[in-house]
Parts: sequence; structure tokens; C-alpha cells
Amino acid sequence: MSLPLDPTGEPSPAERSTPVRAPLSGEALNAVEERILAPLNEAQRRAVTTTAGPLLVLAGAGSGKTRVITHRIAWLIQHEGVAPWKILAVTFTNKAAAEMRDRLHEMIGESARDVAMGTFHSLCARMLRRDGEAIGLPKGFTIYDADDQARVIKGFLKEDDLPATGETKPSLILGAISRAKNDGLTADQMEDRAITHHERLVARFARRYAAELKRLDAVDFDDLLLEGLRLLQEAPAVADRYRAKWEYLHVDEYQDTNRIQYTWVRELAAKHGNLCVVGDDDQSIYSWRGADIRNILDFERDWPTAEVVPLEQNYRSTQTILDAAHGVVSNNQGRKKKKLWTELEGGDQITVYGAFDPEDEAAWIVRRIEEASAAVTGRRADAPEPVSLNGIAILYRTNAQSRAIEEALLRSSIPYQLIGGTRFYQRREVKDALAWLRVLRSDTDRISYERILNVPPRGIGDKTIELLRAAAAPSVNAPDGTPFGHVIAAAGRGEVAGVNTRARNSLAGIADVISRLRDRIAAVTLPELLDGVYSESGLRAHLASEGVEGEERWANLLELRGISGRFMELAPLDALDRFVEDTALVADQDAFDGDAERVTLITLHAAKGLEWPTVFISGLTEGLFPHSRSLMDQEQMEEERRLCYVGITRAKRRLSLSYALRRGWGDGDGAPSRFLAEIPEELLDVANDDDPRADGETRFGR
DNA sequence: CGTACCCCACTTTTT
DNA sequence: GTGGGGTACG
Ligand SMILES: Nc1ncnc2c1ncn2[C@@H]1O[C@H](COP(=O)(O)OP(=O)(O)OP(=O)(O)O)[C@@H](O)[C@H]1O
Repeated sequence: MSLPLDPTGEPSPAERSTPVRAPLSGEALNAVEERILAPLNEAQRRAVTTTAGPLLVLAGAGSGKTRVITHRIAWLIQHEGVAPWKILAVTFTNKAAAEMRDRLHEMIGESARDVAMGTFHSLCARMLRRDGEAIGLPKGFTIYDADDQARVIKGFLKEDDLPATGETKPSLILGAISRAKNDGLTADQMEDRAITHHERLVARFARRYAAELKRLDAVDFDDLLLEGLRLLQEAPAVADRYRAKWEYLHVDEYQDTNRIQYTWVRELAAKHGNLCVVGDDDQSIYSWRGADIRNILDFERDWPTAEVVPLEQNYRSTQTILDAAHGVVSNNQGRKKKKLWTELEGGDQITVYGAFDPEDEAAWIVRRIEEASAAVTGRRADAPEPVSLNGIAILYRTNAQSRAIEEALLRSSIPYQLIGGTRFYQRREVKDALAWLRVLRSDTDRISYERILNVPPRGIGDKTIELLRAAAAPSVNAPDGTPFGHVIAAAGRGEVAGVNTRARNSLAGIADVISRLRDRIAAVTLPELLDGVYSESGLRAHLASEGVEGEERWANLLELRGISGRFMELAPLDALDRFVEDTALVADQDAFDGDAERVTLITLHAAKGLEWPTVFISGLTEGLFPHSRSLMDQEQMEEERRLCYVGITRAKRRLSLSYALRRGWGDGDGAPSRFLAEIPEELLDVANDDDPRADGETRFGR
């Protein structure tokens, strides 16, 4: 994917032989250096060539912040003679890292491979994989996603005979645990601080949860960051190695870093202070998962010697779009005011459509897309250039809103790609297959073992699993418990009392398949290994007997097999580990294909950092956007507004806004979103102006 | 004891 | 349409 094969390691011989040019300051610029600076404006050049010490680029949307990081890295390598592996760039998604590496490759060639790039999570994962033992983390730890986490909590609930609903709903408990962890609290501290009944309950679960994950050699997403930080704080030798290794640090989308990430960066930059962060406080949209806007606002206080470079020219949008975005976000308090202008004066008005219901709204959007892209048949000679479908995106607040739009697109046979929603890697059959891969590499990962035990159904039910859990639990002879993989093998040999014959035979069969597959790992490629998993686990035969749905699931397994082929250049064992790790850390955006001739359907959150010539924002209805759960709280309302700013500024040329008066589900009617009234009226072209709902002075409740 | 089937509540945003 | 949980049957 996006990272060099071992971004945390020492340079390989090949890396070392990458020619490193001596610093050149003072000399005339060579052709490559010209190419690096040419596509930049004056302010961007200043940011790119300011290489020593802390640097903050705080600037509005589309002002070329990401471009600054890319070109700055190129400049460091080409002009300053910095070795590529001494440079680190943290991006918001792995996709963004991959794109940055591609751009870099175009500019400077092969040495782009050696720059360390990735998300906070993937970088921490790789550091921990390599050095985690220094803080007591086993090398082969497993990364648990939300579903795995929920299974751990459900196990507790079962032990305690508690329901998985109401105040003991797993997602609720996990959310509370996550928030506490991101605030830097341990389970002990949570217990000390707990006041309400529910807080005490959560604190107790937090303690059990932490102990259980430890036993399973598993970490969750929060742990990746926390342990990554602990590595820097509690393993001085390791920390110093990384501080010496990465001499130049870059962080994109800095406004959405949380406290742990902030401290992690500070630890890494402590020695040299060569830290370049870029971001836009108006685009901070992840406070609900711990992001703290103060990280960027306080940068100059944290780094008193920081250079601050504002970027004021927007290269993405028309002035109309920028004015609309500004009209909305300027209603927020306590933001840093930033200039933003564009050479693209004027531009198309923003179309607004007030629909009766979501279906009507979707139909209108589809009609507009058909009009704009009416390339294929019956195009009028005077019609504007038809737009291609990959230049169109439809944005919405919640995943559920995509349904009505999807249906309308399907009816009109307009191809689309849906980003997010039920993600590929969390589909049941895909997770089952991945669980098989995980048990090949772990004896302790109970959650993965339990997943595969009865898929396909083979006579191992709740009762048997309970017996196995009991056998794996800590006891007098085994104070740390017994690895689940060993328990399964033992049960297959009839060494666990109470397991019935059918289950016992199945368990023996599973243990046998696991050991056979393990023997094969080193000898076959990853796709071949997956073939083995599919046939020997019985997954393949099971799906073959499941009709149309089984066929779809089987197609997903084949797709997974195809993806696994990307790791062919690695040794089989490394390929397996990398594949399992990467699949745990993919972001929604990673699935986005900007070249595909399709309309993109995507949430406003996932659209951050992307851009399209034509953008629709749908569902601008009070209660939906802004969301009803944000109506009561000023801070949350401001975040919704920033989200609106992000959405508007994704558009390069044409923007359409729509709302439905009757919402699809839930509580009754919605009024047009307040954000519509915050856009200067002269920028708007109300499509159904003759409609009494949207008329005159009172339009949008102005 | 396990499986198949039916019914329920559910949908803010995600690494 | 969804997935998970509860219940009835084999
Ligand atoms: N100096 C420049 N000249 C022309 N185009 C530029 C320049 N700098 C950036 N761009 C283009 O402007 C667009 C926005 O750039 P970029 O994504 O780097 O901005 P950003 O500030 O990171 O945006 P956002 O914060 O909205 O994600 C891109 O299409 C980029 O190629």
C-alpha cells in the first residue's frame, strides 16, 4: 500500500546507496529544484524552503497545504541533501500517503520510496511491531476493530448474565472506555473518578477489558496510539533511535489530531524541533473522537520559535463557492480569521432545491447529473462541456442517507461508488477469512478462534464455546490462562471434559487444518494460502450451498484474494503479517477511486481532503444537518458548521444544495437547514423558486 | 445441544 | 434492507 516495506527500520543497503547530494545553499537552482518550486506561489515557496525548526501553515481550504508538504519533502531531499529515510510525513489516511508518495515519485523518482509515510495508527503499529517488546508488548499482537472489541465486551456480559442493550450496550461501553483512554486515563483512574452508577460500571468493564486484551495479545485502535506514545516515553533507547532517525517531521490535517497524537509528535520532535504542521482550524471535524482544535491554535505557544506561514490563495474553487463557505463558517466564535481569495471570480450560482421528501430530492439530484453529463445521447450543440462522472460527488451527513440516492441512481443506470457504509473489510465473510489468517499466526487471539469455530456450522455451539473459555481461563496451574489455540487442540484430543463427540471431532478437524495451513505458509504465496483457507475451512463449500447471497459472499472472498496479491514481493510470512495488519487499518477513503467513471457517494466526514468539479450536498434539513444530536450544544453546533464548510469547499466549480421537508424516518418534518440561511442570498439560485415553500424574504428562515 | 428461522430495534460522524 | 438476538424445533 502506501508505506515502504519497513519504514521504521534502519535503511537497507539499497536505501543507503540512494545518492545523497551535498547541501547546495547559495548555488543556482538546478532543473529538478526549479520543478519543485515552480508550481508554488510565493507563500508556499517560503513554507517549502523554511526547513529548519518548527513551522506552522495555518490556512483555509484549497490553499495548497498538502502540496506544501509534498514539495517540502522533495526540497529537503533534492536541495538540502537530506536522506529520504530521515523524513516522516503523517497523513490522515493511507490513501493520502499513497498519493503523496506518487506525487513525490513524479518529482524526485525512486527515493520517494524511502520516505516514511502513513497515518498515526499505521506508523504506531509498525513501530510497535518492531520495538514493542521494549515496553512488554508481544511482537505478534493482533489489532482489534470495533466488531472484535464488541465481542470481548459481549463475553463479559454473558459471564455476568447482563443484556447487550440499554446501559450495558457494548458500543456505549466501548465509546466511554475509548473517551477515557483518549483523555489519558487508565482503568484505575477511571474507577477513582467514577461518580455515577454508570461510570463505575464502565470503569469496571474498562479494567476487565484491558486485562482481557492483554491476555489475548490484542490492542485496539486507541491502544495503538497509546502504546506508540508509551514506546517513546518509557523506552528511552528506542525513543532516541526514532528521534535520530526522523529528522524532519510533517503532519497534515493537524487540526484533527488528538491529545495522544499531539504528545507523540512532540516527543518525536523534542530533540531537533524540525516539525512542520499544516491544517485549518475551520476544518476540525473529529472532536467527537478526541481531536482537539487547540493543538493547532496553540502551536505557536508550544513552539515559540515557530515560523508561521499563511496561505491565502485558493486554487480549488470559484469565488462564489468561497463566499458561501465563508458565509457559513464566519458564524462560529473563536476561530482564527483567515484570508482566502481566488482568481476565479464569480462562477456559477449555487443551486438550491427544496424537495418534498428524500426520494424527490434524490430524483432531482439525478436529473441534474443527467443534464450535466448528457454526453452520450442527444447533446445539444450549445450545451456546456459534459462533465464526466468521476467529477461528481454527492455528500451527506449520515450513511443512511445514501440509500435513497443509490436507488435513484440505479433507476437511471448511473454508475456510482459508495464510500464507507458497510465497509468491505467488516463484511462477515471477509472477517471470517481474515480470522482464519489471524489464527494461523496466533495461539492467543481468542476472538478470532471463536469466529472460525462454527463458520461454517459444524456442531460447535454456545455450550462448547463456554467449556473452551472455561478451560482457557486463568487457573491454579495456569495463572495467565491457557492460549485458546492450545485449548482447541486439547479439546480435539478429548482432553476438555464435557465436550460432546460431534464438537470434539470438529475441533480436532479445525486443529488439523490450522496446523496443515501453518506448515504451508512459508511455501506458498498469500493468494494460494487463502485458497487453502477457503477450501479447507469449508467456507467455500458452505457459500456454494447458500444460493445468491452465498455467491455474493464468495465474490467478496475472491476480491480479498485478489487484494492479497499486492504483497507478492514480500516473503510469504511477512506478506501474511502485513496483509492482516493493513486490512485492520484501512480507512473508508482508501477505497475511493478518483479515476473511475462513476459518481461518488460519500459522507461529509470522509470527503475531507478530496475535491470534485461538481458537488451536491444533500439532506440540508434541520435535525439531519445540523444533526439533532448537536442542536443543544454550542460547541457541537460549531463543529456541524465546520463540517458544512468542509463540504462546500470540496467543490471546484459547481455546487448544489438540497433538502427534504419530510425526512425519511423518525420524527416528522424538517425545516431547511440554518446553514442555507447563512449563505449570502445573492449567491443562491433557488431551483423551485416558484414553490410557495421557498419564497420571498422569509426564504430559509432568514 | 445445535440450528434454522423469525422478529426486533436500529441508523452521526470513523482510525 | 440490516444484523443481531431470541425462540422453537430437530
Ligand atoms: N500554487 C498552486 N498553483 C496551482 N494549483 C495549486 C497550487 N497549490 C495547490 N494547488 C491545487 O489546489 C488544490 C488544493 O490543494 P491542496 O489539496 O494541497 O490544498 P489544501 O490546503 O490541503 O486543501 P484542504 O485543506 O481543503 O484539504 C489542488 O488541486 C492542488 O493541486
